[in-house]
Amino acid sequence: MSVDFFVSFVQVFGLPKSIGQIYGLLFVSAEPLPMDDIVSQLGISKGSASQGLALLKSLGAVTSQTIPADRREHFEADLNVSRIVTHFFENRLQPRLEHGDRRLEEMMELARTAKREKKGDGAAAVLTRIQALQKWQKRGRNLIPMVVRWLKR
Amino acid sequence: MSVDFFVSFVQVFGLPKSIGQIYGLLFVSAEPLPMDDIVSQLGISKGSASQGLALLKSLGAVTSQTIPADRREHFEADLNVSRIVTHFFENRLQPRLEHGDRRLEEMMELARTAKREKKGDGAAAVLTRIQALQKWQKRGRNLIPMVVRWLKR
DNA sequence: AACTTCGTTCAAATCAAAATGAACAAACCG
DNA sequence: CGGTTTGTTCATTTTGATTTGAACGAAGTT
Repeated sequence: MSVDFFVSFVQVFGLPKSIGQIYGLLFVSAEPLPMDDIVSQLGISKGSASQGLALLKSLGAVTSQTIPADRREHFEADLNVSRIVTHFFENRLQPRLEHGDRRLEEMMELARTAKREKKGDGAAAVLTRIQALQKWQKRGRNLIPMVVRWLKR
Repeated sequence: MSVDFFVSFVQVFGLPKSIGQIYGLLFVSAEPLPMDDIVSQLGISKGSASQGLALLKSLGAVTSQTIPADRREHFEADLNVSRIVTHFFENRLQPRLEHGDRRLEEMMELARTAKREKKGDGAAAVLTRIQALQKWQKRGRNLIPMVVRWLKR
């Protein structure tokens, strides 16, 4: 099917398959579609469609339009693919890296105590390793805004 | 626990929890550990440990050492964290992007036929969208080697 | 050769994420 | 109002990924 491309794309970013299917269908469709078309064309449930569209709207990846003489919401793909990617970086990666900071600090503390108590050379080596990790952590955090900026133009 | 940091880290890259636990334990341990220590300290099964270590070795993220008068393999974390990240980019992202090329081409073909048949302006618009996608695809493929290079120093 | 220790493999169990669909709420229409 | 259409919610089911542990093989020891 022609939405396969989108399915595999969103999955790289940890989003469920149905999101890819819906976005793909809308991307490829010449005019905006109501929810029941999405349900019937993709063969997914009303629930999935509703939830999927809600997420895609929240990402700004689809928008809804009003069509004259039709009460139903009609959905359209926003061509701005970068929103999905940006969402991944900012909502999935960024928070984890930040949470990681605190935990690294805790590890550091543990290692320092261990070193003081055991005075082993091994413990000192561990301390050095953790410091190296912290550098990496910082490096990663710097990379993200760079990538996001690059994707945005 | 102090390996939490690593668990959450590897999960960003779609690797199982046990991988993070094992790598974390080795990272934090002052000297190389045999498999049964890993099993008992983390409370995971022999199977998990064996499989996890095999994967980590294949990534080059851990190495094994021989310790005199001990038959068992002893494992040590390779500090080179970038291997895990590089592995993610090269084995998980890259192939998908490449496979995507072919599927995009198929979509393009479908869209061209649709345009010829229906001659609708909608169909032409779809064609344009897909072309835009192809640009993005190329852009993404260029980004990866950049990131990898940046991470490697 | 029989026995132990170390490690791998793989079918089955477990667990978590996603999809389903029935029940519900809101908007519209006669 | 009663009836219909549209869309959301959420408890249950399904599905896929991870983990387990029993069985096995390889190597070492007596």
